[in-house]
Amino acid sequence: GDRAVGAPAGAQIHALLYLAPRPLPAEDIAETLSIARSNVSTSLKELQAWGLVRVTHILGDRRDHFESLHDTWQMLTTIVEERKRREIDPTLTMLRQCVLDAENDSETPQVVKDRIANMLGFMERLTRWYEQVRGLPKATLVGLMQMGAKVSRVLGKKAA
Amino acid sequence: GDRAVGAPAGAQIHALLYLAPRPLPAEDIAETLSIARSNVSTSLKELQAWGLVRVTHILGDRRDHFESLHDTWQMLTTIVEERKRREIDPTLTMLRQCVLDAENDSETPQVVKDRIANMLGFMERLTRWYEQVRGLPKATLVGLMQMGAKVSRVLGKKAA
DNA sequence: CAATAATTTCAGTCTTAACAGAAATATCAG
DNA sequence: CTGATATTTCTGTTAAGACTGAAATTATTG
Repeated sequence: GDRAVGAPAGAQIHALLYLAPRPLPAEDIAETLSIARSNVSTSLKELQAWGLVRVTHILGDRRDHFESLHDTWQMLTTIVEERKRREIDPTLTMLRQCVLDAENDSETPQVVKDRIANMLGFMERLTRWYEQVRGLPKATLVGLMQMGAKVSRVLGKKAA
Repeated sequence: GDRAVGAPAGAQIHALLYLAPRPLPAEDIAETLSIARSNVSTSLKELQAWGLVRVTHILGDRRDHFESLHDTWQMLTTIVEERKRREIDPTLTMLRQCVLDAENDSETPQVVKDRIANMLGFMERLTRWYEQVRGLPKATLVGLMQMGAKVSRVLGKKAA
């Protein structure tokens, strides 16, 4: 896509659809928010690419109607997943290439090589953890989160 | 501050300081990255406001020298904390006001009130969880993360 | 207290991305 | 197939914010 979902129009549309009691046609969105019909079209396409909005059809009306996810948990996981895919994964690819390039370059001091490798390792560990956790059913995750909180209460403020 | 840390210059400078074996003076940064000295100054101020970079002094040199955090874990927590403070907290404040406004407005349909309240509740739950977890020592968190992964392996791919 | 070096602030320029409106395309009813 | 309606694509405009260079400020040293 060529438009960020966080862009003014995208965010407004997403909010409107989240609040709307029923799916809305593009025309109504443009009118309600006073933004150009074409702008609505582009932003809706982007929101769909993110998986935050989908098309439905109302019987007797051939226009597309749009509705947002209404499950907040699912919205969160969707957004996190997309950002990982669009931001983290490319960064990992780039860092791996950096490590290779640095190895084949005798000019690069060892400290620098170490620092790049260190950053890569850290992001890979985090990513692996995320990928294991994301597969769990919502109920399990909520349980784990509550557990985390309890552990926090038990351990209190030891160490820093 | 008046400059995003994700801005081209800010990101470049942060990366350079992360890799640098020793603290660098602003002049060297500007020269190395070919960006204006003034731009470096502004970006450094911003990076310091985020807590990602700090000033040190080299003996016999009265210029300021700058160095990045080198602990990746601490960098992550710093960034998360700052983004919470700058993005999440204001959003929560805004949502709470929305809930109040909606209650005092008989025009607002109940569904809309419910949806706003629902979003607010979700973000508040997440924030409370984060605030409890962030206080734990790094070692405990790493332990919990490994546990999360193990639970994941044990429970396997039940349900969705 | 001058003189110099370092840093910051400011005003204008430049870049980028969001946007509006028009034109083009696709979809559907008759 | 034709006309009408819905939707997308395209192009030029606008607005936001990042950047530069110069001027102002602050700090330092002799």
